[in-house]
Amino acid sequence: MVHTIPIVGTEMTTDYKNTVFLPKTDFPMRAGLPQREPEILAWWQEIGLDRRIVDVRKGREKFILHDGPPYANGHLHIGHALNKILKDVINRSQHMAGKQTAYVPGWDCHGLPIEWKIEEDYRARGQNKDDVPIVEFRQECRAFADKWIDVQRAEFKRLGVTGLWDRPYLTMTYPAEAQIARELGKFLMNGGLYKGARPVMWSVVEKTALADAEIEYHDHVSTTIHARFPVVRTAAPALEGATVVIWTTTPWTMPGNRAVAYGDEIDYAVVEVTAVAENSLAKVGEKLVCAAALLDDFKAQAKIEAVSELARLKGAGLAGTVCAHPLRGHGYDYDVPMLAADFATDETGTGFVHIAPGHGADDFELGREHGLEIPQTVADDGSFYDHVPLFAGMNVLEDNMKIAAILRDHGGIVARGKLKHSYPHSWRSKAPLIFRNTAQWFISMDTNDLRKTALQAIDDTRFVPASGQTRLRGMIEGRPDWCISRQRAWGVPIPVFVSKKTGEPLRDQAVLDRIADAFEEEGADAWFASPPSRFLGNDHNPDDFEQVQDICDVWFDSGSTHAFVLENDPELQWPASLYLEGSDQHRGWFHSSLLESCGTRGRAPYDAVLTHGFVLDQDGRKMSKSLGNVTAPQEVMDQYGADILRLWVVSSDYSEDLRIGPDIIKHQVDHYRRLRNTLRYLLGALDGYTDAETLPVERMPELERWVLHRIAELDEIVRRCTDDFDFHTLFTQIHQFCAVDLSAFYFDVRKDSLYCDRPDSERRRAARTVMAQLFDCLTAWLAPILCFTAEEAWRTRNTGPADSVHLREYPAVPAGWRDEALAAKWAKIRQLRRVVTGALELERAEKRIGASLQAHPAVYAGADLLAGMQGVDPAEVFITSGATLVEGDGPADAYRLAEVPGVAVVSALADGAKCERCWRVLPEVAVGEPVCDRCDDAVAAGRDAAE
RNA sequence: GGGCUAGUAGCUCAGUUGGUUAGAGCGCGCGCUUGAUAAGCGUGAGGUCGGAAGUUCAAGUCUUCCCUGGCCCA
Repeated sequence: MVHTIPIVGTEMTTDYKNTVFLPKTDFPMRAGLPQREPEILAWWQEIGLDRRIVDVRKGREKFILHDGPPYANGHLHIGHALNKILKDVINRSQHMAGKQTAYVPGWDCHGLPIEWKIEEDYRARGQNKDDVPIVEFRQECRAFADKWIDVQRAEFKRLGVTGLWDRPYLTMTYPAEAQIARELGKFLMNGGLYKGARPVMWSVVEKTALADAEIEYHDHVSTTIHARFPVVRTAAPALEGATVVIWTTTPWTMPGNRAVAYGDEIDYAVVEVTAVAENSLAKVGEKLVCAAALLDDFKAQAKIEAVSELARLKGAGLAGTVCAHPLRGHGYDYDVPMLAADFATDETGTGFVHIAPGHGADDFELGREHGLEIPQTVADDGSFYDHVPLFAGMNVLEDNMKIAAILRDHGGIVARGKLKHSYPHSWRSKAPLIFRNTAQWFISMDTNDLRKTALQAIDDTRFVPASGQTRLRGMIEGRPDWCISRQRAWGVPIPVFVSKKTGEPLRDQAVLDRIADAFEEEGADAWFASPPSRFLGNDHNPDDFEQVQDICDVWFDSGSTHAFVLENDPELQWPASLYLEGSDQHRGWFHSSLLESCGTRGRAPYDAVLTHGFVLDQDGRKMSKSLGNVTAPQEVMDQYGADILRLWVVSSDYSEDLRIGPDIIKHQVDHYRRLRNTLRYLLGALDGYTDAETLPVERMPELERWVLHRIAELDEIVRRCTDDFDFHTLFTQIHQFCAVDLSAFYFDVRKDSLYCDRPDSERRRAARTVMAQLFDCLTAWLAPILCFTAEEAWRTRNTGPADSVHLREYPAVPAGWRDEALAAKWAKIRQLRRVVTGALELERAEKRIGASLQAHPAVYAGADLLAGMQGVDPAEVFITSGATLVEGDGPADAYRLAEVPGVAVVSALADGAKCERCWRVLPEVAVGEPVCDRCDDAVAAGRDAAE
């Protein structure tokens, strides 16, 4: 370094600036992330960083985060960004902690949304889907998914997510389809898979069963009826000759009625009608039964003007009662038993629930418990079968008024009305849905003890946060058998043949193997493109079997990813270390993966499950286009950069819902600036630093040893937070360390030494040694979060051809750096310092000083506090030109802080003149002696070095 | 309507088994510095802890109800 030699003149002030070692770095203050990040990505691509990250830890303990596959349609939204960034921070931090990571991203490719999109395209062209060969249709779906996978991959990479992007997994690759078929085969062979009849949500427009995800709720106006069920036999004398009244919003389910449910604890009233309005369907003199709490409501609806109560009894008293169907004598002559059910309440209707086992989940379960018949009354287009008396051919959605009228004409109802309520509709056609009894394929929760196995597996899994455990457990405990069949085209076919004679599925491993082999080579299209004989082989006659045409629920696809991704891949491992998704996946992927794996392998496919919340706007509301409160990740990236988005992820508490919006992003920018400037200051301070300058810890001043102690503390926090996936604490601690300990204290105090001491002074060498450590630690600690900025900073000092911060580990911190006694001592020093800065602020307000270097405070304190200052230069710590420590209480008008008792400060101006080089005010500086002794020496040393 | 979950300063979050004037960082106001300068330092003002009632000597912390959100389910 060449310094100009100062000319010591008499009339002109000399410029000493060139002799001062100011921070010097190419690392710019302004990040320009939107431009810089793509450049860094390109360099990573160039050196094959994603691959190197895996290879550099070969042989180490593995940490395998198995990616939950996003659905391959549409651009990424902020929820995707949160999910993938969180995964990336976890992968990178585990990697930094020394584990071998290998992240294989995946996509979910089959399913209805893509199928719909292709159908829409057909319609736009005036084509009909049914006229297109299924294999051709499936090819178009495949191409559509492929297109979006490419789009999403590019968007994910832009977020800085490292992974094996050139070998992702897709649920539609041939090996995946083959393995999904094999997994289904396992359930077929072990008896878990069965063909059953069950009420499912059915769309009469699309003529298919719908999955939960395909259903949305809208308001719908239903015809309601109060129907009569005359008591035929009963053990309760009060019910003799009475009529039980039920209320329903689906009159069309009356032909399917087989029971009436009551609540054991509900109070029911038996009343005799004494007066009715003119147009009432109720009859004076008839005895009706209704929940006591709902009697007034019922009377109003049935236009009953007066009743006399004959009796009152608990629901339990109804046990054993048998009623007649409202249409007895017209083809509905069976008995209708009364059954206790906990879903009957006295909040709406009459406290009785009419049970149609083919038209409701509760109804089905209750019917099964009591061995009720499950009648088939409704065809797939929503019309009554011909065998249904009185109603044959009518439409269950359109003809409810007519159905109610027929019931009325036969004396079956007491009242008729209308109700607007929330009702299930098809996501796609928006048509109202019905519960309909259909033949579907199920995986039993109880055959092979699947439920029990799954519950045990939940107990054996680590949940972050812990509440996920109870949530998943509750769902598994209560769920019915898993309906896996769909009457659609884009998916993996259920690879089953059913015997025409027995109705039983064919269980032959050889057949299943042939199917899987064909899928492996040609994809699942082979199911539709090949003759059945290809799979049945020589042992079975194709004429004896029906080939199942249903495809498999996409949740089974994604529930099988562990099988075709993790198993048999030497770089990965089964089970996965972690599954990580949004909390909605308790019902989705965590759930389906658990059942699939427990049913085929007896345990969960994961050791741990992490859930994150949903992203809301900055007021805590759901984002929606209509509200105009959507934050798009692409926009944040274009305007601020991916590191800002990543900062947002770690500065939020992901275990709850997260908020984002313009104001919140602005705060992340502020946080970013602080971190970036901390790195920049270190880089500037370390200009020209080499290992030769390193000073051993034993020769360092206490201040430096205190910083090393803080590094050791942070190291422990960083490692613990990595283990706990607690990045919010990690980030908060690092940020506060940078802002409070470094910027506001250590850097500020050490500026004088760094800028003005001679380069070979031990104090300056100690500072630079510690700063080099700080730089190494901070870049490593921040690398999982600010993956671009940490790299940029690291590469400013480490310029090897493939020298990436992301190939490093968290630096090992010597145990000897920890020094609790020193930390306690410096905590007191900083308390003392607070009183001094407070006192100086008063001086500033009075315009007696500007810079703190103009001051020389006297600090009065007790002996114990002053002992803490032993070996420490108080002026250095206070950044004043001098300081005097006095044992004692201090004068009454001294400055004091209530929070720091026992300390008093009296401010005074420093004696002497301002050193033109270091700006301290010292007695030795005078006319003709413009610099202090220390600076004189430093300048001389610099002059010697230059010569 | 049911299950789970949340509501602490403008923002992001801490608040231990209920126990002294409820904390931090950022932001904001004011001031200093102009040798980290579209930076840095200091300092100050912000909260009836969603609301109401209750238990208790004592409640942000326990109970009940209500309000406002979120996820899942109906």
